[in-house]
Amino acid sequence: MLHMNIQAEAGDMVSATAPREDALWTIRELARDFDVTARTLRFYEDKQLLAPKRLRGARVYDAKDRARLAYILRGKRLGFSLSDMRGVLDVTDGHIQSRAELKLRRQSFDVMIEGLRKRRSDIETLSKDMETLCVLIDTHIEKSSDEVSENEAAVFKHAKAYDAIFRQYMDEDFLSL
Amino acid sequence: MLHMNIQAEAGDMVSATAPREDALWTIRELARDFDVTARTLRFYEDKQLLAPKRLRGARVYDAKDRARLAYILRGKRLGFSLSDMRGVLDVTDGHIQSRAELKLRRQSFDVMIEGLRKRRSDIETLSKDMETLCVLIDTHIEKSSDEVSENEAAVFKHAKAYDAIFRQYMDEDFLSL
DNA sequence: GGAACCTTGACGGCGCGTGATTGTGT
DNA sequence: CACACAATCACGCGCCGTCAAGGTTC
Repeated sequence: MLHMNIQAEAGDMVSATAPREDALWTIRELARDFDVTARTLRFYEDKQLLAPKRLRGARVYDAKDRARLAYILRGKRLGFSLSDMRGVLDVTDGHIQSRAELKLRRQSFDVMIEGLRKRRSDIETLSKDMETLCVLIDTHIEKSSDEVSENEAAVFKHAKAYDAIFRQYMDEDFLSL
Repeated sequence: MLHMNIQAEAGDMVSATAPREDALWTIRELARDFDVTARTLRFYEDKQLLAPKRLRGARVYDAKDRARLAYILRGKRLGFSLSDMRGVLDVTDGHIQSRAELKLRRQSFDVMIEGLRKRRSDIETLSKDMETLCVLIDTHIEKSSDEVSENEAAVFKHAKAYDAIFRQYMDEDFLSL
């Protein structure tokens, strides 16, 4: 990453052209590849997130558009809004004129990075929970096939086990949130 | 975690009671602590995500409610919907009756876990990008204080650098998405 | 000349709340 | 009286889905 960056700074981007760098896609092809609808791509264009070339009116997406879309969807999957992502693209596109504005954006990026850090710990916590929960469910399913269905005692015991999951949050909640 | 689980299964949850286990909060206190509005808590209750006790009509939240809220907000920060989280709480609350339904939920949890795995890699990618971008901005800000503002060449060079960020997605996009 | 694409435009809807109002209890 | 809560209806924003009406190309 930094390596490519240095290349770019040196003006040396002529490196062996990546394969399919000049490939093109229609709106539906791109939509299919990224598992969104064509409507979504038009919507993103309306919101100034994409700006594909046109061929007799029809949208034509190139590799760079494709990369932008990947970037946008990545952010969206992490719960960032479209305007959040636009905030970044505005900068990378060089749409930011004043140094004051650029500094402001830079500030907001720090907020985003901080948000990413928090999400990272959220993911660890939630992953562990979900996996534990799945284990509980699996043992419950196995067990109850050997037991009378509607075994009150068994249900009660498992309810206690679920309680343990939440009990953990109480400590954590006071510490980290 | 599994340790506590085993305790629960053994019916041995009498362990040294955690501090403040019996603490209580009003709607506003809880809202303040979690940086949401009271309206939001009422909204969550409407959506069956919370069910605080009542004291002469007024909502009273206990440690368990608090833990639930922490759990819900954690999911929300990661882009899960409220109904996603309800899907989990339905199970941990023991609201799921039939084994068939439980198996279905179990399936959807695998999907959530897979989603978490993807988010994890999304975070790594996006974090690196944002940090690289911040470095680029910082050097740009430093530089341009020594240059004529509106230096076309400098802007152009930085645009190339940003290009490099996106160029990376092209490989990745074909492989991993 | 269908069929299968593409276009723009407008209306609708779901998720997730926000606000304004009115009422009740202390 | 002021205050904090309650309940309810309505409204708004983000993010699209879904027609409708029409233009190009195979």
